[in-house]
Amino acid sequence: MVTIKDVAKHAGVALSTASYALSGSDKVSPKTRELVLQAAKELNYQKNGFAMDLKRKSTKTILLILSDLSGPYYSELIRGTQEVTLSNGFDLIACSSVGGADSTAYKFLQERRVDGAIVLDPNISEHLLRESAREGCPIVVMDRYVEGDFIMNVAADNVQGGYEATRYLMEQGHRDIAWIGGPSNSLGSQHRKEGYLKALQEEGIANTKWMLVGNFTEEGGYHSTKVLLMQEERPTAIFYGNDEMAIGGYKALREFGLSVPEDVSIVGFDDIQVAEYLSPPLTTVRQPKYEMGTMAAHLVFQAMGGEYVNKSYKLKIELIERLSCQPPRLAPNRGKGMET
Amino acid sequence: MVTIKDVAKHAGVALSTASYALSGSDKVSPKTRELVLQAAKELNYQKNGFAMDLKRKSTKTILLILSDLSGPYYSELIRGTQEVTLSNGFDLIACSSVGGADSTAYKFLQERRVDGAIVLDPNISEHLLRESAREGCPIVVMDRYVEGDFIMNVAADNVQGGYEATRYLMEQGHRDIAWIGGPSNSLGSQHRKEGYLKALQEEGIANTKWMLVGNFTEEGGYHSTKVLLMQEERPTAIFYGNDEMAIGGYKALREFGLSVPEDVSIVGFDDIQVAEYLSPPLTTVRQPKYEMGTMAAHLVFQAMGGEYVNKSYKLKIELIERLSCQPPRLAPNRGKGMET
DNA sequence: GAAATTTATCGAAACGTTTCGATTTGTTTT
DNA sequence: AAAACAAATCGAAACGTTTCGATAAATTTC
Repeated sequence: MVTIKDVAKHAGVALSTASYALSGSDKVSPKTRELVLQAAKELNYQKNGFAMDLKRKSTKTILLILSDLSGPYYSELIRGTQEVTLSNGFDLIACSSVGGADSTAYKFLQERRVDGAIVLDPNISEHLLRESAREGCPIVVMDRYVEGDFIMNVAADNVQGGYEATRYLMEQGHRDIAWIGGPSNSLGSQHRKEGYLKALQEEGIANTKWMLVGNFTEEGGYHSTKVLLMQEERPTAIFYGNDEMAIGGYKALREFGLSVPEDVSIVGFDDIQVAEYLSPPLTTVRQPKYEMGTMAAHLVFQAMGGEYVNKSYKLKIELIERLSCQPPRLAPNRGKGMET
Repeated sequence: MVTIKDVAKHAGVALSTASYALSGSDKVSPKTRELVLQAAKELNYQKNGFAMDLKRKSTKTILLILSDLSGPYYSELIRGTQEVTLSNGFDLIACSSVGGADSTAYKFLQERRVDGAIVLDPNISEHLLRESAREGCPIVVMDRYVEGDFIMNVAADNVQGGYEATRYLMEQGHRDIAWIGGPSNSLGSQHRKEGYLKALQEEGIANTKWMLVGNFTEEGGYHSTKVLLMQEERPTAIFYGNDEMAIGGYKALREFGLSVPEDVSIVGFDDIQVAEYLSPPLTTVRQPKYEMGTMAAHLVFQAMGGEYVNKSYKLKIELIERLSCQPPRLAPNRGKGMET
């Protein structure tokens, strides 16, 4: 392995001079710089980043931790963080928590390999977050709430989202609105449900019949919907904790011979890419993902720069009207139990 | 910042002993180990990963470079690489090339910050790849072909894919089959086109009228399709270089009052998530993305271990039949120019 | 043309680890 | 109880950089 020492020797200068030359300092004369660069090229010298970081005590990279590197959900968010990160002259790397909750994240957070982090991943323990956040490595946590020094929170206003979606259905005349939520470790899902309940309450509706949990996956939505439809009475609308579950819902409804939105109106949450292409196109609640991403990144840099920032930010959410809802039939659509 | 030195002092042992204790060596007695661990906890000691890597000369992480961290395309692929990487006890991080072709990728490859890399990104220059690949950092390049020491290639058999898709259309009776390809820097797209041409040639069809390029985006597909439809004669089928362009194609066709598959049959490429939900569901060519991911990762580890591996691998591809194709009408469907 | 000043180069220390070989301590063998 | 051995601890050197302060060389000033 060729080091800067070799380069220096080959160029016939001192190690320190070689270092100056390679990092483009103006302390070195043009002609020796040339000499060194030439030597570096000839030896195919590659700088060792660690040694550099070790001296410099900063890495100029920030880490994005996602629960699943691959989900369709994250696209916009990543784009947002990326743009801000780059424009600050930093690099962005991403990792996920698959395979042992804290593993990779642990390595990068705890071993001080990054200068900041953005975490959208319920699997990362609060303990790790609190231990790792410090001056020189602020952390922004998304879609959950973690208190601690150098820890900030960014989330969509899920309560509002849940509330608006439910109100929207109620304004169309629905009163029997089911909720199929996400896993219980998702604060986002809990908040959406809160909004949902709040809207119902305002109208004096006390629904306890139609509240189920799924797991944010298509299968989960499918099964929960089936369970729902097997009951004696059926809702005229279903509000899903996310779009993927709504997709599963579509499937289940079709199997029961019910059509959307004639028999049942549907609202999802997230506005993933597919939502627009379903038939009927899915009415859903769009989170400002891009904005959340840029916001998170900005916060990291502000905190890094020692600026005072609030601990917690909530971003507004928007209802996307498509074709999966319509007013309910006048006579409530009562099921008669299992039909298949 | 508290270092191992502080821990050692606090525990009343030598620095080296502290190091042994912290890394769980059995050279140290249980009771001093306890002592050291205790001290570390009290001081909230966090190990410095760089210093460690610098000594150890390995990072135990491999890098995945994607052109766009966010595309829906990558999900399965990432999952594949991730599984293999983790099961080898390594960590996987991802970065993209957005914002200055080589920046982040450059930093990690060139500065020896990883022990291996998997690259699916046409923006990364061959030069960088060849310079960075070395013993101790093998690189697998996907969907293109790069020659060099410690560089291996994995790709789907795009020629085969293009060929089969085209044959499929021909077997249904189509003879006027258009091609709307991806950007010219995509080797994959080129190969698909090759397969397409080969299939046509076998039947003695010499199409030059209906070959356009898009840019792998929905808009690109939309515009190219419009251009296609404005021509005097119209194809009875269109083969798109990827699914996203096919989606744009659906839109354009609808605007022209043409329906899929009655008026025009459509085949896409990639089988992204949406494909299944379009109406009609899109017939497309599925790349074995998961397999490509695991393959790539395995290759990295084999090369790392000094095993001999082939330089290049091609994986078979599969046609997914859905409802966007049917035999053409008997009288070829001749357009009369622009109709709207 | 010598003194003062600037510019270019150098040597050495530091960054925080790991790890080798040497030393000390504790245990067993005779 | 001394000799032989094993186990535990220690000191110091490395890893490849950056950077400070010191020296040497080149330039300016009087």
